[in-house]
Amino acid sequence: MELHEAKEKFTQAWGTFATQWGINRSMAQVHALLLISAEPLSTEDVMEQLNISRGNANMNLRALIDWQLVDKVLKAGERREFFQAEKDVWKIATHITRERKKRELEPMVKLLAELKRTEGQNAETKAFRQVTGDLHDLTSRIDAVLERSTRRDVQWFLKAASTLLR
Amino acid sequence: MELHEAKEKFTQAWGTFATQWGINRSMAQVHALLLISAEPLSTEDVMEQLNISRGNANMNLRALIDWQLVDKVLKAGERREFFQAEKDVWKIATHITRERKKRELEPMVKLLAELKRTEGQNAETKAFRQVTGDLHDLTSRIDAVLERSTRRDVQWFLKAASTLLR
DNA sequence: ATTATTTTTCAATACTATTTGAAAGTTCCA
DNA sequence: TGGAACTTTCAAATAGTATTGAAAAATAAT
Repeated sequence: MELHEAKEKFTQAWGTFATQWGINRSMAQVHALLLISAEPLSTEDVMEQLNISRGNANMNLRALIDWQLVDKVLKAGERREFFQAEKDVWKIATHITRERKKRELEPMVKLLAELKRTEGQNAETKAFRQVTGDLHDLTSRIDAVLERSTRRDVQWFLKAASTLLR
Repeated sequence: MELHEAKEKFTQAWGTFATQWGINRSMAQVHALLLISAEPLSTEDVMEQLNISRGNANMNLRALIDWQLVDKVLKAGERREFFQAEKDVWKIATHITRERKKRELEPMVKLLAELKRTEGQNAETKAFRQVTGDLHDLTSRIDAVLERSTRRDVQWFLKAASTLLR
């Protein structure tokens, strides 16, 4: 496959997968584009290569910076800002995980902690407490693991698991 | 908190979180409702309790059955179908994980395997191969772990990890 | 076979999220 | 200080998704 075609496929696919993950298509495409660009790109470059508007490009570049997936870089003698993606897949995974943990998992754990204390003695209430309690156990364990695990731990685990569980 | 209020909060919250995960609000709400119902519910029950249309209720009940999160149950002497959610949180997590792995992770791994073989010797192509290759390593490892890990493994891991990594 | 009940389908509609683009804002240089 | 270069904002337009509800299909009872 030729590079141009491969790049096209990659940004398209990344965009499509992202929508299934609750991340918007453009943000993912901008990310994909920066990921596979050897050099930092300007807003104009991004607009052109993905055929998106200035507003869209700007907004999603900011969002990616916010997620720590992209850095702003300044080129000597250039007034414009350039953007460069973090290329280390482990860091990418970590930043995405942290961000989602914060936005989605933590509020869920908090709510479940509250709901599992619903008072009452009838069968219905007991069933409710059971389910919310179980969910709380699971989600808070996942939360704890994500909170404490380091790059080394995860790498070790994935390596160990993928050989041992064979 | 009173049960009715707690149930309401739970279905609402489950619906909201779901949208962030690319699952539609109604499907998640139907799931939440069945999760916390002591008895199986009919389509009518679901429609009433969530204020949704027949078509919507029907479609999402089918989808949940497809995901193996809900079972159809027949009551003696009743013509209507009733629906009951799987209550075991581990099974729920497993079924959701399997389904998403199949729909999202596997196609991604497949695409990356192809892209990382893009030919060419210039810096740009090399950078492209590097990123897609790294992503392929990571995603296929995750895929392998999900494929092979059993309930026991995961429970063990979460327990061990949440104590050890403290 | 006819009728009553329940389930499924799907075109129309409503709703949500994303994107645009032009105007306003900022920064830097002459 | 004026103005060119660049960035940000945001109301309006568009695109994308979910929901409705009534009609059709399926199923079961008489």
